[in-house]
Amino acid sequence: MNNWLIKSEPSVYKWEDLEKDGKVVWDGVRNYAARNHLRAMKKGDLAFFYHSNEGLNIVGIAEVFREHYPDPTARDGDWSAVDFKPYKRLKTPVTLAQMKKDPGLSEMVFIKVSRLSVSPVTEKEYKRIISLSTDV
DNA sequence: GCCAACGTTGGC
DNA sequence: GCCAACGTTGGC
Repeated sequence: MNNWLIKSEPSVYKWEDLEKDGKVVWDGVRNYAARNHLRAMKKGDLAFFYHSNEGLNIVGIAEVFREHYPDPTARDGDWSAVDFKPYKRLKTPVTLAQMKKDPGLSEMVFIKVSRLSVSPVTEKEYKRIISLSTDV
């Protein structure tokens, strides 16, 4: 199983919306690197759900329950969508500031390439973030 | 195929 | 609101 991090602006779609809806279609990604990460996701993979612009923290973990398929919102081009459902809310959100100053997370793709909307998370980074959230 | 110009994202 | 980082576009 692989781990991931997906970003969303709370004003557009936030973690609470996912909890309420029970699932979400992750479409509209128009970046090749992010798209390739979506395509690498397998059912059951877990993805940190990060709030950008507001919050600036990871608030929960989403689970892939439908692997990639053609993005229904794509008018042209070769794009993909993935469906997520809520897996678990973090007891304590993990902030960007915490992650930035953590030596164990300095190599994280999310930290190094902050604009990427979908990025891979290593097993070590995953565990470290879980421990920061005190939600073991 | 290079690279300058431009647009977008997102933290600060 | 500013700006750094990055992707995309288009002229040559």
